[in-house]
Amino acid sequence: MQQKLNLYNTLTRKKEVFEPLHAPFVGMYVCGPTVYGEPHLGHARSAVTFDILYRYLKNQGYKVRYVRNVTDVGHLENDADSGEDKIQQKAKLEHLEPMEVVQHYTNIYHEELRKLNVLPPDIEPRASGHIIEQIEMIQEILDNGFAYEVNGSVYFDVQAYQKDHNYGKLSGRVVEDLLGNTRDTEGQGEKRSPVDFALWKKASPTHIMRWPSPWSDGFPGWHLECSAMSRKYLGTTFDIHGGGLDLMFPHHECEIAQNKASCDHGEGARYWIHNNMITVGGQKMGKSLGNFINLSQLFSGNHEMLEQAYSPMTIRFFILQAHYRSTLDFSNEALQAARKGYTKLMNGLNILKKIRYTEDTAAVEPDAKLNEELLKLTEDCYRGLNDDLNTARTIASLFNLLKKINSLNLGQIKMEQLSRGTFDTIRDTYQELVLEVLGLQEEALGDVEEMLDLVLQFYKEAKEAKQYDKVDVIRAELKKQGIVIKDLKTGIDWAYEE
RNA sequence: GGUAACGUGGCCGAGUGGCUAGGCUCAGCUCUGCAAAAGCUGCUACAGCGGUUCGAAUCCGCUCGUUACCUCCA
Repeated sequence: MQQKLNLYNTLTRKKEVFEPLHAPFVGMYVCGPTVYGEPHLGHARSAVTFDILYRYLKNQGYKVRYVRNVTDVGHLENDADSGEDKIQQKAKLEHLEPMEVVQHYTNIYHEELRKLNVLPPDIEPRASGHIIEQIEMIQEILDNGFAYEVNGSVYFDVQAYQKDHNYGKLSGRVVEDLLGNTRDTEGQGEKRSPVDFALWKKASPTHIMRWPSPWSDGFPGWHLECSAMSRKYLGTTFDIHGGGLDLMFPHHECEIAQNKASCDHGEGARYWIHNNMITVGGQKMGKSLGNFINLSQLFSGNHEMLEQAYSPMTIRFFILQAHYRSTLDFSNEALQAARKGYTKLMNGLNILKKIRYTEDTAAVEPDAKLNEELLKLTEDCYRGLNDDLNTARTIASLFNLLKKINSLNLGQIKMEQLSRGTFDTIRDTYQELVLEVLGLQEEALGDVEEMLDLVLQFYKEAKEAKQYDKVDVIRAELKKQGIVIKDLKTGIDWAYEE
C-alpha cells in the first residue's frame, strides 16, 4: 500500500501528508469532556472521530501515545470575575463533593464510550491532578513577561504576546478586531484587556475547589490544563492535537499562546484536527440550546425527539457515514438508515466467516479483469481513509466490495474465477477495516432465552413423537454450549452445566 | 458588526474540472411453497444568475438562503 495518510491541518487550512516527528512514534492529544453532565451525541462524535484516527494510525504500524484529558476543574461558567466553576456549581446543586460529581460523570462517560467501542486512551490525565504542572507553567509565562498578576489572579497578556507572536494564527482571529469588538465590556474587572484570559483565579471565600499557589489560594484557568498536560506527556513539540471545532477559539488558540509563552522553542502540536458539530434541523446540538440528546437516551429511546431506541453500533455507523469535518444532521430517518447499513456490513462479515476459497475444480477460467476490479475496490477502501479519514468513502467502497462478496456467496461469481490471493485480500481488507479500523462490532443477537425456549419446544415435540435421534442431537448440541436440559415432572427446563 | 463555512436526487451523505460514490426509501424483475435475504434494473441531482474553459457540482464573481465561531459547549 503506497498511499499516504493525508490530514487536514487547521493551522495551515490544507490537507497535508502526515509525517510524525519521530516515526514510528506518534503523540496525540485530544480534548476530552468537562465532566459536569451526561455525555451526548456531540461527545460521541468527537470520541469516535479520534478513535478512528487512533485505530488507523495503529493499523498503519505506528506506536501511538494517545492522551485524552478529563476537565474536572477550572472550567468557568463565564469569564467575569464572579465566574463560577462548572463542576462546583453542579456540586452545589446536587449537594455533592465536587470530586463526587467528577467521578460520577467520568464513569458514565467511560461506560458510554465503551458501548460505542471507543478504545480508551493510553493516558487520561485530569486537570486536578496536574495543579503543580500548571502552576509551574504560569510561573514560566510570568517570568517571560507574558502574564501579569492582579489581586492574586494571573492573566495572560495577549497584547504583550502579540508583539513577537501571532495570537489568532489557528482560528484566523485578528487581535485588533477582537479588541474592536466592544460587544461585551462588562465584568472585565481585573483584566487589562478584554482579550486577556485567566491563567490562575483567586478563589472567593465560598469557593470549594482551591489549591495554594504563589499568588493566592485558587484554581487554574481552563485553557491551561491542556497546555500543561500535553507538554508533560508528549513534549513541547508533538504530532497531533484534536478536539471539537467549537474549541478552536478561544480554547486552542489560548493553548498555543500558553505553550509559546512558556517555552518559545517548542512548536506545540504540528497537526491540529477539528471535528465538526452534530446538528438538529440544521442547528448545532449543544448544551446552551437545550437540543442535545444524551447517549443513554439514544440507547434507550427515552427522549421526545426519538421515535425508537438506537443501538451503540447504529450511532457509531451514523457518525462514520459522514466525513468528520462536515456537520452531521440528526434525524430519526438518518439513524434508521444507519441501522440498516450497519446490519448489512455485519452480514457481510458473517458470510466471510463461512465461505472458503476452493481450488479450481470445474473448468472455469480465472477472470483477470474481475480480479483486478476486486483489488481496486480494496484499494479504494484505504484511499478513503488516507484522504483525511474519509470514512464515508471507505464505507461506500466497503459496500461495493460487499456486493461482490454476496455474489460470491450466491455463486453468481464463481470462486474459481478468483485467485487465492485476491480472495484473501478482499476477505482480510473487509474484516480488518470493519472490525479493527472502523471499530464496528457485532451486537448481541436477540433474546437468547427466547431462542432457548424455541429449542426446548422442538425438543419437547421430538420427544413426544419418540424421535429419539433428534432428541439426542438437541441435547448434545446444547451441551456443547454449556447448557443441559432438565426433564422434570412439571415440564422441561434448562440449566447451566455444572 | 467581524471571521469562516455550507447549500448535491424523496431522505441521509461522498465528490480529485471530463469517466454519472454509497446507504436508506420507492417501483419492477430474478430467486422462493409464501416470504425474507441477496442479485439485477429503474427514479440521474448538484440554490439562482453570470464568467473562465473545448468541457464545471467541482474554479471566479454576484444574488438568495442556512449555519458556525467571536461567551460556555465535542
